[in-house]
Amino acid sequence: MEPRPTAVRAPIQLRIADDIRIQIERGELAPGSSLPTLAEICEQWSCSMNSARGAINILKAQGLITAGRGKAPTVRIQPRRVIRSSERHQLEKDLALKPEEERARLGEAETNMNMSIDHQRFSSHYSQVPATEEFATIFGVEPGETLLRREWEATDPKTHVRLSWSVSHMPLALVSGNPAVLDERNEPWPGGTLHQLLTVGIEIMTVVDEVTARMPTTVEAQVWDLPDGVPLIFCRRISSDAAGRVIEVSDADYPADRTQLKFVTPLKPWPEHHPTPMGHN
Amino acid sequence: MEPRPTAVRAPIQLRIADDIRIQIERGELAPGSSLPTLAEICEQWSCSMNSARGAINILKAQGLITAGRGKAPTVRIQPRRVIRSSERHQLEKDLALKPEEERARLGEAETNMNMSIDHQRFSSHYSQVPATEEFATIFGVEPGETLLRREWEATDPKTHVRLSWSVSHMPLALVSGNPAVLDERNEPWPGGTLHQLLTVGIEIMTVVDEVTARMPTTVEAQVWDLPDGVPLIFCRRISSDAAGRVIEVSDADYPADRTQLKFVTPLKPWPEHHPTPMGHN
DNA sequence: GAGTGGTCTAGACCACTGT
DNA sequence: CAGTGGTCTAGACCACTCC
Repeated sequence: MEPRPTAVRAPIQLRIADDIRIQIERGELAPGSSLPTLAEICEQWSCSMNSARGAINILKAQGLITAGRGKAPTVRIQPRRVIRSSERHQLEKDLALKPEEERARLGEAETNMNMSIDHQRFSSHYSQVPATEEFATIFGVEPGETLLRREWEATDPKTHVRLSWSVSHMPLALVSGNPAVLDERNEPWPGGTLHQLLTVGIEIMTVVDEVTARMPTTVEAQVWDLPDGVPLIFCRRISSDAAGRVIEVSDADYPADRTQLKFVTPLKPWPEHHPTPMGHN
Repeated sequence: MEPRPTAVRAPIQLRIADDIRIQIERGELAPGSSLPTLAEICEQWSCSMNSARGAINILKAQGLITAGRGKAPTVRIQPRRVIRSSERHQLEKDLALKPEEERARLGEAETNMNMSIDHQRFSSHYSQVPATEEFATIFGVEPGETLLRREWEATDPKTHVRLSWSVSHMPLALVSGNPAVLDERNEPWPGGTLHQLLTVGIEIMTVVDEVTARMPTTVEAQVWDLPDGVPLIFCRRISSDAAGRVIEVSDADYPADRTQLKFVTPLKPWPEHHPTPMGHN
């Protein structure tokens, strides 16, 4: 209805959001600094308050800014990403052979490598559940067969914010030979699993990690204290023995803004006298 | 000090969004089926149009529904996730020793395993760029040293939608012994890298994948044709030789709703006579 | 053409942040 | 206290889908 710059046909929200995003990417708006207030945006782009809000919402959904009541939105400061390496799988296996006191010491310390034990509250919950279709297929058992379900969570004692979370399933029949496995008071951290399997004569030989990501639900965003626009990384770890039999399936969530998953793949060397196409080497 | 705002005082948008989300999770709203129209939401929850819109926007941001003009929003149908396995690293290394015609056949076929070559247009772009601080640190060279930058993209010929994308960096000095490496017309797909390295006497022995996720920007959402609420998975692959020298750094993006990354970790066996804590086995 | 969601405006009240 | 963003309402126009 009013003077149209006739520049483009893109919605005004998108134009504003893109303009600001470019300023952020160029460093003209440094992380931590404040964005223009809604009133200023209204004036600069000559639009209504709600359109300015729309632009802010787009940037929030892209994870670029944080906004709260009473103060101007700020360019998000990206937290350091904690590295979780697949080398941990081998470390945990090695640890399983160690005497109990060493397992307790290293195991707990390793559970969350970048935070002191004092600053997290650890809880676990064991239960027995019937196998869903999905798990039955993975384990190669009948649907409905009893699985041992073990859930672990670490939270910040002060803020009650979730720091780590995982749930593990394994066929109960595999571990029923050692009743201690069923008691969550024995080695109540995920790292103790391989030792407990050792007690029933099971050795994990292959670990497969399946990784993907999705947006959190409202409740997930709450318990993890996730800002807008931060995905959850979902990782399913499938452990098998030498015969290829699936022993354990472990599901874990990781907040993408604080997590980097690292996977190390050693390659087999080429045969000693391999072809050297151009005469090199 | 109540970390849960509970439903009592929660904004209407959130209450509506949660109610609908629960219906989706319970299966009362099947994937593909239509949600109530905005007018119906207004009436059922006795709120205004814009509040109903707000609820719809929340569900879109969580990736649960898709909405478009002219028809009611529908529960999102999750596409099948294409599996990209780390076993591919070894396959590519093996392939590098094969004769040229076999490389061409298998290499291209492998580039995108789940789609015929006829249904994707492949393009590559090679250039030489100075090393940023970040890359200089990774490669252990001086900032500003010349890197060979190679970018690959596959798009759908019909829709122009991006199907895959990656960019690779390596110190130019490492490969300058073979000028053919600099020509994008030679083996113009990522899988050919290890063969080209073979021609200059370099053998990759370790691959490290670093994985995280983030929300796409507006343009990224466009080129990938990403619906709202779908994260991008970001994967950096660092390839090193036997001496631990970093040879290549490859960055790739994957749409999280269509991608599952798979990493296989073989474990070293326990020593033959390991302790058997409880006398088993 | 009727119905729908996408965008936009104008204006109101509330919760929270600063001074 | 003033300023700010979060939420909400009422109403308008437009683009698109379906009949």
